[in-house]
Amino acid sequence: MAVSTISSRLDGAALEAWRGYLQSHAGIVRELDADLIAHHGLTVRDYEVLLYLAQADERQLPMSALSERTMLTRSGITRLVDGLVDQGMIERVSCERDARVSYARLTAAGYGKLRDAGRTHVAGIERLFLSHFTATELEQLAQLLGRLPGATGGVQCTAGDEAPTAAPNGDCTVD
Amino acid sequence: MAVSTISSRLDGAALEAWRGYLQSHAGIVRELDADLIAHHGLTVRDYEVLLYLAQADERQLPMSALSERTMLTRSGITRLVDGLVDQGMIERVSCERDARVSYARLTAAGYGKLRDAGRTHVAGIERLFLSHFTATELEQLAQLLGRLPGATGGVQCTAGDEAPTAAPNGDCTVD
DNA sequence: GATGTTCTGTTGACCTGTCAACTACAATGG
DNA sequence: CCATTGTAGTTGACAGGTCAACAGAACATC
Repeated sequence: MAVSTISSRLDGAALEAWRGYLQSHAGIVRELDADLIAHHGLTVRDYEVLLYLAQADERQLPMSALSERTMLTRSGITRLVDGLVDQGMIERVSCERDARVSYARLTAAGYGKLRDAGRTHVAGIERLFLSHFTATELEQLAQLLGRLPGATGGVQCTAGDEAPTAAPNGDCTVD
Repeated sequence: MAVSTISSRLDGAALEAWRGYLQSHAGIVRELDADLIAHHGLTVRDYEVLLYLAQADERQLPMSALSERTMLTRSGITRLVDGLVDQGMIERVSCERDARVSYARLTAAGYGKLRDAGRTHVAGIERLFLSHFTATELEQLAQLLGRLPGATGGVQCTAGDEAPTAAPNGDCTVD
């Protein structure tokens, strides 16, 4: 059993690398999520959305911008934002110049929540990821992983991305 | 904006590493999934389950074993297996020695499908992941990622794992 | 302008997975 | 031998997301 026949290189170190990549990701993300939910009642997705808003001008973004950044569909974002509006972290604001768009704007409460949650989140990243490496190793990792599709200005951008500055997942706290 | 204040090390290379890790994973998994669905009508999860069965003795495993390996809940596995049974790739077999357990067993059709899909899948991994690195770099990656929680005999094993040999995600083809 | 096309956001129907409750069986201990 | 406790699997209700279809607004072009 296993891995030969077809795959030229999917053996030994290659297999280990791929396995490590998949498994570690599953474990880490799962735990980060559990942490955030337990301590702040937020999903990692919620957190991500709040963070994008916090980083945006006037702390607001059109729904479609959120949809691009999070890689959710527009309907997905509609529903996610619905939830955050119900919790009082976001409010909807209609756009004056284009009646089609409606902004999601971070409320003061949402901003506070985000800051609190940020501590937990960053501590989790530190504990589950960063703490396992030296500074040099982190540089190596950054260099290697940066080559992969999706990283650093990736492949999947379907529509006009207007935010080259964005931190589609990695940037982790506000202020 | 960004990252300071709280996080000691979440800057520069650390941030890049973390970002690259998250984003590349999202992109690669998404594309692998799309490939597999388009060419074979299988989810990556489906594929994973079929593969575990193919690697097991008699090509069968108790539901709970599948649940542990896939990191799905037992009910999740019940439903996933339901689907594969409907498609004729798996059959349910009750255990003689313990009437509580029911095995999921790979059918001949399922095994064939798995082999076909394996080609697509491995080609995808090669294209999206392996091809970006040299052999040496893959060794480095394996070494680094192997330290993370979840990789190589991880943290999350709730109950008695009986399969130290298992390839909880990485092993990618049969035979 | 009237018209056709494109874009934004929402909704309905559905899929996938979780959680909690339940059934059925096994194991343990008095 | 029976009572308790634990384990395997399924089910109902729901959360979270997708897809397809839509309405309303903006743009393009004649």
